[in-house]
Amino acid sequence: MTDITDQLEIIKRGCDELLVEAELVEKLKTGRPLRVKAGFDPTAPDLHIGHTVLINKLRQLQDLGHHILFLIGDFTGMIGDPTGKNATRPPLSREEVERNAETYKTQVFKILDAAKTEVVYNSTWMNKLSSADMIKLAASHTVARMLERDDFGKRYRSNQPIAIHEFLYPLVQGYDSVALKADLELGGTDQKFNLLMGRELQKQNGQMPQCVLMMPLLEGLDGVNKMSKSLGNYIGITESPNEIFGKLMSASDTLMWRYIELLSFAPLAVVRQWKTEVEGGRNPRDIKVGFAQEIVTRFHGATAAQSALADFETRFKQGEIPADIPAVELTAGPDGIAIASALKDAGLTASTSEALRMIAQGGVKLDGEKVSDKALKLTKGATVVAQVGKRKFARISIV
RNA sequence: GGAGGGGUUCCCGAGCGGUCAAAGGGAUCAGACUGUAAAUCUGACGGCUCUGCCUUCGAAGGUUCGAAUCCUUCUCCCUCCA
Repeated sequence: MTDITDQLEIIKRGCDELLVEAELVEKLKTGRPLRVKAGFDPTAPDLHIGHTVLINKLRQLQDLGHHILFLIGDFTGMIGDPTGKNATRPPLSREEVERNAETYKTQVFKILDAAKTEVVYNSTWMNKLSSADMIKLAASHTVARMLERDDFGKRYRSNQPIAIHEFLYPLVQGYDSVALKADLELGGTDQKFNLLMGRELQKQNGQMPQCVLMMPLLEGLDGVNKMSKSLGNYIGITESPNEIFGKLMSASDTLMWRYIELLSFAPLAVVRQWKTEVEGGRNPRDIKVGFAQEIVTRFHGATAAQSALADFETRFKQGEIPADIPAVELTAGPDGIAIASALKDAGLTASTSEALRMIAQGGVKLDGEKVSDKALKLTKGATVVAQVGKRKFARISIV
């Protein structure tokens, strides 16, 4: 096993906070594999690379020889982590949980080693608790203590409703740590309260409290807001190689370093080396390309990463048409079809107004030739490669 | 239960009878440039059969030559009081 100082450096890389470092050192000194817990909500199995920050950390711990407990919170899912929005969530059916869990696994095991990961469901032990056990669990903390949690406190002070069952969420999450005898739990910074609850409950149950490692929430491509699907600033891990590659390339030169710190498995020494080189005049683009390759390889394999790069080069560096583009057939009337409608029908623009705008701005090309005539018509039998902007292509045949 | 304030185009946010498809910012998109879908600059940014027409300002009615702007009802949200 790796030396403790080195382990700590890997564990702490990119982390926001580690509680309590001294305790973790003690646990590492024992030399036994630590039981590392991370919980996931079963309702949202569609992951973006922001979620993988945590999973990457699990992988690093796994590589250090620790035991990963991948917890699917099917029981807690019935409560829903209190956000103040959804008071009660309808419980997911067994089938839905299973389906979501499968999706999770296929996505997550692109990073984690499936053979070395233990997948657990908290309903396994929670369903065995009696009402009396539940009351006992609820008795372990006071309302005042619960109100220390930031969002509960805020809601309480501003007279927003808090349903009683919402208090159960942190308690159950904490109890999971007891049931699993966790040595270390990982979570986002927003999970601090819940993570600490595990420590409390473990102490009450005569266990060594778990250490807590909090990972930051990854910024989206805008570099400001948290990465989230609804903000549209995300990179989904099931997206195509070209999309992932391109989106990573669109990260600003500043944001790039943040992504590398949290998403790359390149050793810290190498990353430092890169920074020095860029300061010395090396084009940050080169680093970004290498990094984007690493990520695409992780989710789609090396071959896909190669062709994504090749595609990117031909398309943007040389302004050429990419290898495979969607083919569209459009039906035309006797005098053909107006260019604007054709672009819209081919799905290249959202509306004909937008198509006309694109033409006016010089963003439309047919077979590589810029279109300037808005009244242009495509005649029956014609086949052209239409391009809107730098990224949207279609091979349009008029029939 | 009572008293106020508010719902504007993807988001924030001006407008408060005509010159409003509606300021400004953000997001987005296009172009230029480039080292990249970085940065920067410029422009566009409801729809359509596009020098014109149609539909938008919480919903439905009404006043008016004319309403996002005034009136009525409804609806949702917020603040204060109980």
